[in-house]
Amino acid sequence: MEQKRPATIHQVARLAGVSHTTVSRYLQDAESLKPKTRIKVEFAVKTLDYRPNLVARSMRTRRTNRLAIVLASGPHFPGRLLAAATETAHRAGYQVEVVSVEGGSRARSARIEDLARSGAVEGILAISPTGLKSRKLRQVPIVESETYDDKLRGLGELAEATEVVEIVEYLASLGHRSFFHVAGDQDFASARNRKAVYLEAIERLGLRSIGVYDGDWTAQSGYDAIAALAGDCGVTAVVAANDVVAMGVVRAARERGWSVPDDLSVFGWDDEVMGKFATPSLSTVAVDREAQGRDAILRLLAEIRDEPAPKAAERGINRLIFRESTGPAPAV
Amino acid sequence: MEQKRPATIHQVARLAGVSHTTVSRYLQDAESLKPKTRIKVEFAVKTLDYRPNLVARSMRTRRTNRLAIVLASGPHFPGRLLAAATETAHRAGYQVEVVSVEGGSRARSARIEDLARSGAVEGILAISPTGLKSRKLRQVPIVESETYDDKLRGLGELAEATEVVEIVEYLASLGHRSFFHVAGDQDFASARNRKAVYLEAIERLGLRSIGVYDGDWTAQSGYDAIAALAGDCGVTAVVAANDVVAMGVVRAARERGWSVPDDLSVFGWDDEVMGKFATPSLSTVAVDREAQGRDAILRLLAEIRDEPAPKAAERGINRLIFRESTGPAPAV
DNA sequence: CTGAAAGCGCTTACAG
DNA sequence: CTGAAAGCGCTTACAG
Repeated sequence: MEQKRPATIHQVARLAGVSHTTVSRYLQDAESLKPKTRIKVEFAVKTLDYRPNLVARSMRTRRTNRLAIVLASGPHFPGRLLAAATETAHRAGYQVEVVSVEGGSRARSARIEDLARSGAVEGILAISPTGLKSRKLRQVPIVESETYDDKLRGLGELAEATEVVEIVEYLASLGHRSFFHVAGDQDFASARNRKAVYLEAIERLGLRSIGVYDGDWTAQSGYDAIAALAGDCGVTAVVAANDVVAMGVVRAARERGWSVPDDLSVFGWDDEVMGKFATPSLSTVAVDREAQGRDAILRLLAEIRDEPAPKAAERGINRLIFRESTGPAPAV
Repeated sequence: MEQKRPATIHQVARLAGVSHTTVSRYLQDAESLKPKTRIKVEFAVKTLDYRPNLVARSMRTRRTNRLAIVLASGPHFPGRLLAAATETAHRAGYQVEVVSVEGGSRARSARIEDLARSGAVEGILAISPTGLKSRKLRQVPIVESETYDDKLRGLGELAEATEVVEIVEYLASLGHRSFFHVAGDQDFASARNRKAVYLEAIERLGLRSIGVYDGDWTAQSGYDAIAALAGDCGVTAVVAANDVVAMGVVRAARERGWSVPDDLSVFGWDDEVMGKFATPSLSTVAVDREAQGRDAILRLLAEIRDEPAPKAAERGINRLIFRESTGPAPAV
């Protein structure tokens, strides 16, 4: 491939018959030039199709206009969140480097340390669990979406607590008394929180949980959880970690001859589009992943600018959707 | 947030009592130093927790070790492909910048032109359609995954042609004679190709297509396509653009009282996990998105290194999976 | 094996 | 309003 070297600011300056300082000034604020000069520079820039070398600019300004989003590599690529995060960043004038790291939380935090010192990014958002300790003395701000939950917990307010309680209460109001929970990967604060709140709600409402299956966010784990259940366990309602898991739960139930929702009610999480069109359509929690991605980036930007943390999106971005997979408890 | 300035190579040099040239040398090839010197530098690097400033290094070497992946912003974030692409890039020592661009293909190509000249990346992969013209005189190599199909077409070999033909033939072998296609967004070469091959196959095999619905890859478009069908159209087999669309197709069919697959067979594309666990489970094409992402990056790397294009993954990474959503045509 | 010097392409005080 | 100079933090010939 034939590769042309991009024009430099000096070449533009020469063609325009001015100093490169003036060209740089033109780039920053064209209005500050005398009209005649501006036109000459304008012409030279157009002619040479000049675009400033961003690496050189970064070097000089110590600003890269670049953020990194670090996540675990693997099949769980959080597309919607990432899309919103990158878009929010772009809108604020930042490019986003998506860094997927193989290995566990250790590998991720090591990578983050490197990134922080590389001078290549102005801030880092970690959306998979990391084991980072101190947030002091960092070269650049680091926001961890997963510790968000933990922080809220520290404040005595569990993230997503409301929704889990609402789910259990809703199912109880339909007459259900015997519950089962298929949990997500317990490395994730969100999975741990949902499980904890599920157990608390069951206890507080005087209901019965016949157990918790520690799954991994996959449909197969939902399927396996139900397949492993004793035939006479008496469960009538399942709270699944997410819609994909719920899909596995529903499938396994049907294969055991349990009708959903007549024999078993199933609640999902995420409002996946396929769950909406499935039969039965899945009751679920509509999670505003876009808002999550946006909020995370906004928090990061605030730290970068040394501004107070923006208030997170109003409570209630997560809303319950009741569909065909849940119904009245079967008559005993 | 307290921010510490990272140590520079000069500070390391001073602490070690050597020139910064020597420190740089240590970074490139520690073995080239005299053991005594090496130890001194090693100590200083550790003490100051020094990591070279990547921006400065890039500036000097004119290498950024960075690729950009440009795609349309929106809900269709191709997670699996991106995950594999970024991983392949990382393995080759490249960071990946994911650039989602709002607007159409015009906006995307403008963004790509900018990126190419910015000096910030060594290569660009476009995975959404762009309107780029000449590939000559580019500053950096650009690979467009969507023109891949077009190129193949140019070679007289249509991408994914085999699979579409196989689907139609399979359905015909089950006795189906009246077909319907819900196409994907026609901006995508893959959607255009599938549609074209569908029509060709129908024609060649002497079958009947009662029409093509130009959808947009969404479940809703699949739903609408079926809902709009005349009750006596006689269709017994639907080829859907992908599994999400197929899910909408199945749902709408059921709501019209058409049993799937007894009255209507539905074929999807993508082997989405939820489609596997749905009832009926979806017949589909298992697409190796990981291989696609990997191959695209490998092609880009080859161009960067001025090597011959690697041969794409063997044919047959796309394989048909027959599940419950397809069955024998209903008796007339 | 090591150091002094030049330079990558910009921006930003500082003069004029 | 414009230009000459310094410098961002590195790497790489070139000497020694």
